[in-house]
Amino acid sequence: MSRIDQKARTRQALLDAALALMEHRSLSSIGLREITRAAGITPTAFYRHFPDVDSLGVALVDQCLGSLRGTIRTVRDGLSSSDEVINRSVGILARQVHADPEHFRFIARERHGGVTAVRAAIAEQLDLFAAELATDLATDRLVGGPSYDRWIAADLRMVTNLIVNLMVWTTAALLDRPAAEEDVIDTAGRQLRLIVLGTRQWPTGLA
Amino acid sequence: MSRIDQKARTRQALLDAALALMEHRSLSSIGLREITRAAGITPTAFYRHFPDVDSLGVALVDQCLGSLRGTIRTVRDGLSSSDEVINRSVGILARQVHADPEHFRFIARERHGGVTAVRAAIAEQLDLFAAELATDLATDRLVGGPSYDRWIAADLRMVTNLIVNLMVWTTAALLDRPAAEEDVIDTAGRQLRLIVLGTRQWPTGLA
DNA sequence: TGTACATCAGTGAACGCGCGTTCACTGATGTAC
DNA sequence: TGTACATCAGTGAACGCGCGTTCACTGATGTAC
Repeated sequence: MSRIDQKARTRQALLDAALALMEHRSLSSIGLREITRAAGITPTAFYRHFPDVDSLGVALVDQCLGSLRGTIRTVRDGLSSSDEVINRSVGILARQVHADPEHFRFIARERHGGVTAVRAAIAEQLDLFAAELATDLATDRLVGGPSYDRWIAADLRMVTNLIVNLMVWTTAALLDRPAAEEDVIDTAGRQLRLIVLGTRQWPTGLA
Repeated sequence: MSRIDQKARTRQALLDAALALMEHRSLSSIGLREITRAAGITPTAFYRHFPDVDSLGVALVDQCLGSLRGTIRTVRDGLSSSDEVINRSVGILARQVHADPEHFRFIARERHGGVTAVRAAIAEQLDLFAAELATDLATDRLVGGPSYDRWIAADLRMVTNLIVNLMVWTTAALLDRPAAEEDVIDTAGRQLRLIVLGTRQWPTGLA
């Protein structure tokens, strides 16, 4: 195996190990030696890949949310009618969370966590999510829903921001209370429907 | 000074010290010795007050959210018309966050953080917030707004849950991006208005 | 009120331990000719 | 193709340090008589 491939493999082992260690704890409480131990290399070798644990955290954000962004985009492209989008999207989120709990947990846990660089990286990626969703809504890519093509950009972003935040919070709830999964999905679905209802008479309608 | 008073004082010094240390880091990365050093007592004396740092965290939740609950209730009782409630409530939140950034930061940071007991305690308190807000809406205590007195309980809770969550992440945004404060407040206000608009035609209105 | 004893918040020394980082190194992979 | 040299991911010993926890203690506050 080439040296480049081997290095990439070890790097990935470090990322995977860190992610696994974060099931019950947050990034800032995990040690460099803990990670290398779990990855099966010596502590010293860590420095061949990252200058410190925080930097590994930033790399983790890019990897997690980068891949999730692709997944969700694919899923969204496969949906059609408005009803379907709203009723199924939360269920789809739940399925994705089940398929890849570690990535989702990492994002939910570190979003407002203690490591500044990680928080900034997550904010950036979530912003991209919201921007993409806004574009999709504006270009009517989600066939059958309310028409957003005449909305001003700021209002659209305000709505998609709210939706993205709702999804992140729902993710955290799904992971934290697996026994109440049905309830969480139901509530999130109704909250999403409420928001869509609100957009129907935006921006008028309030005294 | 009585022994009881002195003990209470030291306990409070520990809580304050921990809160201050959490400005840039999360609870699980803060050490017992760090806290006692900041509080001005020996590490050993910590055990006279808490069995470990996690327990101190739980006490911190009760103190922070207990007091905040009182504050917010007072503020809410002082409001009158619907317009005022919606337009001013986010501004009031911002003012409270300014007045007591440490408490708010603690809640936002540890809400989905690494310490299970702390997470559970925060969830419980936020649930109380949502329940109180639901009661207020149902009994029309917020004069002039849409009437919620005929709403079923589950729907009311769904709405107040969404609102509480919006407020928590608005808090996090205010603390994380102080330079964008005006923007954050404006966005949150519009999101809140959107939600209220949605309740106007709930539960009908979707194809 | 005064005295003798009990309580217990806070002390300070000591412990074993795992931490992050340094350093000179090894040996397989990659490259030049 | 074969040989001699360069690269560099990973090693292992060593370091000083702060950690959480234990223990026997001190001395001010509280209580009983």
